[in-house]
Amino acid sequence: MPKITIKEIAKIAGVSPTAVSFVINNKEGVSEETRLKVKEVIERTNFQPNLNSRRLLFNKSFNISIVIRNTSSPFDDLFYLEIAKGLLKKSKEYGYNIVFTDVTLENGNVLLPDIIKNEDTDGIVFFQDTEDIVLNEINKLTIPFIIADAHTDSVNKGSNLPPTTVNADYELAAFTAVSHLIENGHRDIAYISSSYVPNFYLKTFEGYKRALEGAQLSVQPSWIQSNAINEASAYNCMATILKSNLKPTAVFCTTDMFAIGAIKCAKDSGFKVPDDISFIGIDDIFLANYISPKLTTIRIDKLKMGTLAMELIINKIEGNEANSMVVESDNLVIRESVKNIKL
Amino acid sequence: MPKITIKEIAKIAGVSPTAVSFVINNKEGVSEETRLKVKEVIERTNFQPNLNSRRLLFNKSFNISIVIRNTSSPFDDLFYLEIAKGLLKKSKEYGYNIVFTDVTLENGNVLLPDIIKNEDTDGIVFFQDTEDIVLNEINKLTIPFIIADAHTDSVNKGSNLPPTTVNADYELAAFTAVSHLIENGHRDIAYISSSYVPNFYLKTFEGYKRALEGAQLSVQPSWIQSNAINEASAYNCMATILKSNLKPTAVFCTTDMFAIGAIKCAKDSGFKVPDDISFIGIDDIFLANYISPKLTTIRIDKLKMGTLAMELIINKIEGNEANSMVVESDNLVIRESVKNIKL
DNA sequence: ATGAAAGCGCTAACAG
DNA sequence: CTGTTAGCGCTTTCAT
Repeated sequence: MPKITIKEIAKIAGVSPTAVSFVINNKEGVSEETRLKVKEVIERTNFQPNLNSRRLLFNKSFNISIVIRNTSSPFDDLFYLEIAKGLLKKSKEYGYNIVFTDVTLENGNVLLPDIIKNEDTDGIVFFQDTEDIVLNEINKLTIPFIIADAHTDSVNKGSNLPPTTVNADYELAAFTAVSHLIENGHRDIAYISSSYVPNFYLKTFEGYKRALEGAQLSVQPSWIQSNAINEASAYNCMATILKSNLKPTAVFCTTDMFAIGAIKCAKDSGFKVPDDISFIGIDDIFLANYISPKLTTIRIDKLKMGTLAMELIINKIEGNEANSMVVESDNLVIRESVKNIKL
Repeated sequence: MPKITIKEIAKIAGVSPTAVSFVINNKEGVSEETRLKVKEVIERTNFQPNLNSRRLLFNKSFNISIVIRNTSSPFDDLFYLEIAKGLLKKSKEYGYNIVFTDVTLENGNVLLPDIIKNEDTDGIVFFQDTEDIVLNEINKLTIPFIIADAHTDSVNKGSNLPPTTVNADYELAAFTAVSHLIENGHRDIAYISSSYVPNFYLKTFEGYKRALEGAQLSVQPSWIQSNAINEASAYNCMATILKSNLKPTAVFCTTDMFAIGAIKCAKDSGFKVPDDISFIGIDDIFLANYISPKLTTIRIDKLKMGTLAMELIINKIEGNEANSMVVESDNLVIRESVKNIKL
């Protein structure tokens, strides 16, 4: 079926292709009469201008890619899934397609996906911390990018321009979480986090420390576990904590998935949650509501991170200012996993 | 930064653009000498042919869209999320972008997204049952499509060609689930399903019936609930069942999410699961492993559905044969939500 | 206000 | 085997 073109519309309306183009793009330079005539034909023939020719002409793909580490695809990670949802929702307003892809590192070499190598994308949204070597590779290509949930401020320290980011304030989130434990009478509070992303570890640890210091609490070294990268490894972290002579009454986990793994371990070891040990997380992924006991956590507005990310990348693409943003990070969601032991 | 073109490569290599084009596309018609020379220049300059010009030339977008009802986006529905994952994984092999979009029905009118209206997609994968009016609208456009998890065989009965689909065999899944309950000594088995998608209801009910008949069991009318569309409504279905004078010892839910809602209701009403009432679902979404008790269910291989869907739509796009497929649907996953009451 | 013509980067038909 | 040329559908000068 031969798709109708602007030329044929012009012929039918008895005008030039230029006129039709002007009408489509609401430009000056055609008489009201012609405009109406052309509009009528477009309406009647159900004409849609061919996007591919505009792509070629403007050297623009109308694609925005989401680039994820292969370790944490939004399709495997509930946190990034929510961010993706926000981006997707917003993308429709701007007429861009969202394309999911990933970057891999193979013995020190950056493997970019075709869509980026071909510059078949107008902008890139990175999820999570992104290594400098990757960003350097991207910088060669002059494709605008932003980072959603970037933990590392050191990113791209070689360059003069720091990258634009949408972030949570994980120091504040950690502080809020631990403070809640303290308010509920806990004085022996363990910490499970990931040092895989150094700055995430640093930030959450700072918040943990600040809350402890404020209440003049001390900790056992074995309570500080930083080898969690997922549910299973968090389980192991918890097992180590439970081997301590002094056992904590509460555990602060820096993500909900860590908390889920740690709770599982505590239960498997015969502890009641929260009666014997309390747990608190960060993120408020939807799973938090389904486990038992329901997880008390700090809510990060992931949908908002997504919509903000979309706005930022659009600004960048269009050459406008795009300032880094931080979403609200002290929103405590009280459920069932923290026991008040003051009572 | 002016992107390098095929013309410039030609100039540098001292040949014609045609020669370069031939080399890029591995075509006959250039001497080995020229080929090597051109390859060297391409390598050295890091040249990537412009996809947009090919898009225009071939009238091909290299996009495949996933179209979902606005009621069940893969980003809200764990079942479709897995299918999307399979599609995405496979899409890289074929060099297509996957674009998520949706179709809405507004007082009887089909609202197609821009990407489809503009025919800016080479193929469409529909998720879940799709109304005839939608398919008719698509048929006008001559974009090839397939349906993943299509429940309705009546789809498009007006047309001479039935659409290509990837499906689960829900009758078999239901039969397998209910048979498992029967094997565990259950004789009073309730049913929670959705009549929102009529054929899904019909199929699962048939499987339920077949298993019951095989064991010569009878049911109370109030045990048959078909108004579930999500977790919350399944909760209500269960509440109705629990109002019966005769209470079932087991409940067969046609999706895991229904089971999750129903279990919640049973617990809230003071029943122990599975001690007082057993539950079984269909799907094996990842949540099934996180709730308590862990859900016994029938596993549908969603990832496989996704990869098959991708293969089918590619076949269709390339004009090859594409035959509907059914994935394995009798894979029982035994966890903790079914009690053996024979013992 | 209008239309002719050039050109975005590539491929394919054709001529040499 | 090689290069010239036309053209995919659109936008944008630039004459008229």
